Amino acid sequence: MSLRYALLVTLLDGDASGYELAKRFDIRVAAYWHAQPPQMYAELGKLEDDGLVHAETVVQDRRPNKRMFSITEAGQAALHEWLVSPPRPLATKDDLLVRVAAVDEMDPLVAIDHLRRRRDHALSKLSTYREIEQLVLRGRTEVDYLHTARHIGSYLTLVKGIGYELERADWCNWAIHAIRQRHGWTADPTTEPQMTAAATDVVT
Amino acid sequence: MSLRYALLVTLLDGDASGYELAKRFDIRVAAYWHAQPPQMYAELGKLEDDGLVHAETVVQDRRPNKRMFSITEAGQAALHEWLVSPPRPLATKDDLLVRVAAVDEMDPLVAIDHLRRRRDHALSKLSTYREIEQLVLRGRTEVDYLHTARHIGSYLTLVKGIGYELERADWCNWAIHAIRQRHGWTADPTTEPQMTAAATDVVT
DNA sequence: CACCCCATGTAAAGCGTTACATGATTGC
DNA sequence: GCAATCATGTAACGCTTTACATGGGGTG
Repeated sequence: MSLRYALLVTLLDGDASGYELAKRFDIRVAAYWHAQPPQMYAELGKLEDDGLVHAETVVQDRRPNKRMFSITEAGQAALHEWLVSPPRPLATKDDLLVRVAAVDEMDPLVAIDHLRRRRDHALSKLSTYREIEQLVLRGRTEVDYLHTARHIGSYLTLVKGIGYELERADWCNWAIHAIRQRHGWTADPTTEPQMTAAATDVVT
Repeated sequence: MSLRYALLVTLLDGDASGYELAKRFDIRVAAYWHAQPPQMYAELGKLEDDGLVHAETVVQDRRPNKRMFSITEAGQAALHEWLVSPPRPLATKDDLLVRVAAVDEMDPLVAIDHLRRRRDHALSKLSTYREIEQLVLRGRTEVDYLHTARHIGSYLTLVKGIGYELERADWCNWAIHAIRQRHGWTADPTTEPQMTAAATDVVT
């Protein structure tokens, strides 16, 4: 039920086609929501049926035609109503953590390999988010930005993404280190816990 | 598809009924997986059909009868095979963050209220996890524990839960503060960002 | 020539939640 | 008396993923 509102919120950043919305989801929205294209197209169809978005077909020359979606007044009203409703408690599902819970049944090297990959993935997302942050701030300090920017919503979620991936990367490094210790292995500089930047960074 | 493995892993901690498994999920497993009882009972039925768990009906006197499940050898084999398979990239879905992304459309007081509740929820989970941590460590240092404990899997995931909730609480406080700044509001000691403990705490 | 980008969808299958049903026992 | 705990499930519904279908244009 929340996908529809995630789509409406994403449309606040500007009209878009289904394809463009899918791309926004991959980048800015990824930190808090995700959906496959077929689900988005289906939901956009329902939103149109319900009058919450308006669709305009744009005929293109060297590209397939597309349908540009925009949020309607009814859509804004529905969104406002939903915004004040209580968010449901978040329930995480992490495939890797299930495996880590059974680490005592595994070859430690396999466990470490899983953790390294996850850490590297987190670090790459982290650097993407940090690049976006620089683009958004354009040299302003945070305090300055919070006062002068037109919108702050996407910045708040961006910072959440940074904190989230940072915590993830740090935990992976810690877990790798813990597994090594358990097995009495000497430290390996390539996987040694390296504090990327403490969480204080997130709060500052 | 991962619920079955989450159940198998949870059974490694000892045989249990569906009801007991549901309780374990609420406490120790909550940091990385969740499922409603009907889904668990259904999945346990399938696991039994596939021979991965064995069910023994226990007739009780003053309580309804129950079915105690235990992991079979085939179950262990299936689990081991799955443990080495690559974990799928984690995809978060956070209802609250969708709302925060639209914070510019909201009454700031409503946004702050949402964030406070989420923070308090995170803090309460945090203190539960910390209590469990104390029980598990029983006065030992972490290094000592990692060498002497029978299993470390559930400890590793517990620490993840602590880091996760800590990061969440900190971000909520930061976001509340950011919204106040945006509106030029003076600090209110009841919601002022309070560093519960930096992420270095998680790594130490 | 192969591959990725653009662009939208259908159909089927799988995963997950909610409502409902049942009923004794224990603690406040 | 009321609520919570113990204990297991069915049925209906909704959400989400995956496989498939289509086809031109740009890049190495």
